[in-house]
Amino acid sequence: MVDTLGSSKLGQSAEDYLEAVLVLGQSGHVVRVTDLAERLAVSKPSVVAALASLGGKGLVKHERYGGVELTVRGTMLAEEVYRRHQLLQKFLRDVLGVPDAVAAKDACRIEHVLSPETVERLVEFVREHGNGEPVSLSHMREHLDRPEGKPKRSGR
Amino acid sequence: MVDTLGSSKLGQSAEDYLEAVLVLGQSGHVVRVTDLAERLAVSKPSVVAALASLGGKGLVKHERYGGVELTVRGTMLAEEVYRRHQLLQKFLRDVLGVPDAVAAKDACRIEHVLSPETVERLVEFVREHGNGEPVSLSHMREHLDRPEGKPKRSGR
DNA sequence: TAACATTGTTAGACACCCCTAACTATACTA
DNA sequence: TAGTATAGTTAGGGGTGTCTAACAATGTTA
Repeated sequence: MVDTLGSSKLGQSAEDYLEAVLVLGQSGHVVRVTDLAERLAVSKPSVVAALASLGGKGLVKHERYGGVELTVRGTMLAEEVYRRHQLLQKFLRDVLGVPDAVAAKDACRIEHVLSPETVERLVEFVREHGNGEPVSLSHMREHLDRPEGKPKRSGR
Repeated sequence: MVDTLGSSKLGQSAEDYLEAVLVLGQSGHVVRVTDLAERLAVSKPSVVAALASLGGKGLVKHERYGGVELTVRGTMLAEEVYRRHQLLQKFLRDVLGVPDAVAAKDACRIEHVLSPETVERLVEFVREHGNGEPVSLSHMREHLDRPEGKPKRSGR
């Protein structure tokens, strides 16, 4: 097995790193360890370690004290993750009507575990319902009455 | 903070164990390590370790070579997870039209990371759309034509 | 009750992912 | 160019969660 696109299972966080490199790279600037650390809210040593691992898998290039770049394979993988993320976020935001910040956060955490079937369904669903009203407005109004649904976790 | 219901963050798998104890216990039988190991597709030592951890958190009682029981707090937590799981699975299955087996698997993996806001939205969405046709039938039919969308990962 | 089968536990490893402290390299600036 | 500031790295840990191998307790049955 030569290990093409999706075969090497990347573990939760590896995909996050890949996606982050992709997104940061889109700004045109060189992607640095510090940028990644900040974006992922992680220490720089963690970034270095992750990059070493991804480098070993042929997904990123990272020269010492230099910039970070995605390889071709890394780019493909990253874009796949990124698309999934966008899809999910759009779904949560536009279809379910989840607040944007929450949608972003949840998308981050769900994007790695969706099976292809569910992704497909989601694609269609967004295509069809993505521009309508999120849920029903009558229900929305109910929520305006009570400040918080059930603030279990303190974390925002 | 005295650590009421949702405050102690339980880590991905802890919730799975809790939920499994709840479900297995509903059959009326004593819940054994072996049952849990089988249900969660995990080794028995893993179960024992997990139970020790959960025991330390006051969520389960497990006497050596004996049965496993949920404490009151454990039960509350487990039921919360279970409800979330059911909701998610119903959503995936009935609203999105994801095949049942996939819905179950994805629900398992997503249920731990949903924020309360998203859960609420999902509840409403299922309440409103849960009995209609999943996605649109026209699209469904497209899929019947091509056997697989894109079999990236070998897994289901 | 002795022997075997089943069930549960302990011990020891490994993978993943994260952290802090301390050090090194590079960049900036006076 | 010396000195400082910034960026990056290495070393050393910790927590979680999983596994296999080996051992211990319990249960079953002849």
